[in-house]
Amino acid sequence: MEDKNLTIGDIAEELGVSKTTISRAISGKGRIGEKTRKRVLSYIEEHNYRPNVIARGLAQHKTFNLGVVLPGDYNVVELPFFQKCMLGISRVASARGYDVLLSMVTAENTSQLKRVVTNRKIDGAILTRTLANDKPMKYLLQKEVPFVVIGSAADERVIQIDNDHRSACRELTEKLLLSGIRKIALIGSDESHIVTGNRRRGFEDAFAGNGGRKADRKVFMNVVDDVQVQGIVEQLLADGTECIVCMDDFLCGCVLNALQMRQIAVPEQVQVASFYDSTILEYRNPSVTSIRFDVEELGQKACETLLAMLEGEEVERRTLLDYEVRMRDSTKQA
Amino acid sequence: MEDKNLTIGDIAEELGVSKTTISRAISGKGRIGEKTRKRVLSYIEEHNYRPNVIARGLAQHKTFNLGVVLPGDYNVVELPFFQKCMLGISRVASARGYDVLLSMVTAENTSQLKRVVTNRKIDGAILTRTLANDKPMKYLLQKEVPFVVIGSAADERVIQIDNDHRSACRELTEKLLLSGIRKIALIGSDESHIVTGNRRRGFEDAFAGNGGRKADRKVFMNVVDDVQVQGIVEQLLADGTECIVCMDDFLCGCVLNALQMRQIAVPEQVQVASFYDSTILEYRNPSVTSIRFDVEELGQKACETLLAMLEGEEVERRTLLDYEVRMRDSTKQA
DNA sequence: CTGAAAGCGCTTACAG
DNA sequence: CTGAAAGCGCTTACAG
Repeated sequence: MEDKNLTIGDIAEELGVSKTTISRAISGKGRIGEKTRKRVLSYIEEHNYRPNVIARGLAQHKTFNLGVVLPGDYNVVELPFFQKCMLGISRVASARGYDVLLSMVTAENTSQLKRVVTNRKIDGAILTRTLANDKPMKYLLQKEVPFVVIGSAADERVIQIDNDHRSACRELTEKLLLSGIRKIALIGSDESHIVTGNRRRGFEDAFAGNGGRKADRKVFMNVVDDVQVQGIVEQLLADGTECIVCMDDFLCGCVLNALQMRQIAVPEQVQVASFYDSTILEYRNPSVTSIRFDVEELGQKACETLLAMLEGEEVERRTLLDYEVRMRDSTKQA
Repeated sequence: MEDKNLTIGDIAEELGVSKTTISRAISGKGRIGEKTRKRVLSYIEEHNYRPNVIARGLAQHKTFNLGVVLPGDYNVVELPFFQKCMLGISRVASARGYDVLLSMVTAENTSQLKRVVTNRKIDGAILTRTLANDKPMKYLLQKEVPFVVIGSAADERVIQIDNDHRSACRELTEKLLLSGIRKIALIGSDESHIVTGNRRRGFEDAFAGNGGRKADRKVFMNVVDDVQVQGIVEQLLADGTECIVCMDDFLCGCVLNALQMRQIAVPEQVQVASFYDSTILEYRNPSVTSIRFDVEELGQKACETLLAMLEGEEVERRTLLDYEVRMRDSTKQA
């Protein structure tokens, strides 16, 4: 139907005006008569003309691409997080005329990100996870590529979009303490993830209040596999621990399995809670008390913030999104 | 350190040759003296020059971007599949100088894909899932965008990369029959997914041989949620079914839960197998008999095939990759 | 073997 | 309000 490769030049010729005029009609920049503008626009509409974004990009030194860097080595439990992030990001990106270029990086290999920036194929980037000593982050900082991170970072210069993990974990822990629990344990994962520190701090915060004074707490950090969890659970049971709080849902899954194998009833014999709420635990029986974050919103907000930066606006260094504590069947209600 | 925006023109001037020469030295196309070539190349090396891919693309009518379309509405269980696909794809893409542009589409909304193609931002596309009446597929076909699908499609014109699900399912089913099972059931999911049909056919194939003659089989299709599974399991248990085969791991998870709730021992009282092998079942106890596919290889192969097409090579309409049947603890060995 | 020139499809001072 | 011209950074016939 429509001419496959209509250009600004074709239209100019057809309408007997200059390419400049066509360009202005499209972009809306520069003075142009209302009549000519309408004429151009309706011609464009009718002939289904679409400007060549690549050419425009070349002229404007822009690509209209956003780089999203995804860890290539994440585990199954984290997957839904990245999926939802991506959904949020790609929605606002495409609504604003941008596309998403993917780079998968691992701790050792950040070459995909480097390609994309040295080839100047992106205008900015979004990091969907940050480690304590994050290579992609350093790289982008050094190359002066505008970027935001989803999560938190120590560096003052980086723009961060995160949920308020610390408050969330404090609030959940407080609720548990208020329900009368006096012997509680926290099992945490990799301390090189910034979020781990925040969650831990939130947990500790809860004991600063009155409720916590009398509570006995144990903390296990850098627990990464099923085997370790088995050992810890064993120990905690022997110890008469009333509630096991897990920093993430992978650990929580391990704990639940360990309890199940030992025929320990949840929440009757021991209560369980998680500092995250992935769909992976959704169908668990009993349902587990945890904290819910709107991850898609996180992605959206990150993308909006990046776009604002690209347009030269000032943005907050740190925006904290909300959360929701969900008491479920794995803990006893007060 | 290096000049941020070195161009081909700068180098030409610096070296006292023409831009043409620089271009030829880089691309390797066209006759050029060995000496000048070396001279140019070493200058480039030394000054860390990187050609502007966008500009090159404009001149060559290429983008060096591949569009990968991901369903925006997949469920948790399928996630690892897409993750591994992406890994395979993005590895070969970046090794060959291409980047990956992501489009998330749903059954109703394919606008992200459309943007990317009408904006001419990709040279070709990879579909990571196909439905029976696939919109993105039709669209790409109509727009004459080169593409490959991961999975199968009825249309003769589409290039497909898939595992040999049919053989795999036949082989697994045969093994089960050979172990002496005589009352077997298949629980299947959405028939609008092409792969579902292939798996079912493989299952049926197994009964064509001698082993199957005497076996009693039941098939349940279009089972999509936990509740349905509960009912079916109930019925199958009453019926004395010896083995329940699930078409995918979501269903398998549901079946295992249903059995667990009823305190039915696997494999002692009823055996269970799955036609897929996601990491989601990895930590299940007992481990479940299933079929393993190398999904990352699938992604790689798809990307290689697409790149071959873009270079004008002839490619196979259908390439089937291998599989591996894994007998585990959820079935009794013969 | 090498170069001048036109072209890819847009944008944007500058001039009128 | 409108246009001619130069430019974005490359490639590629064409000529020599």
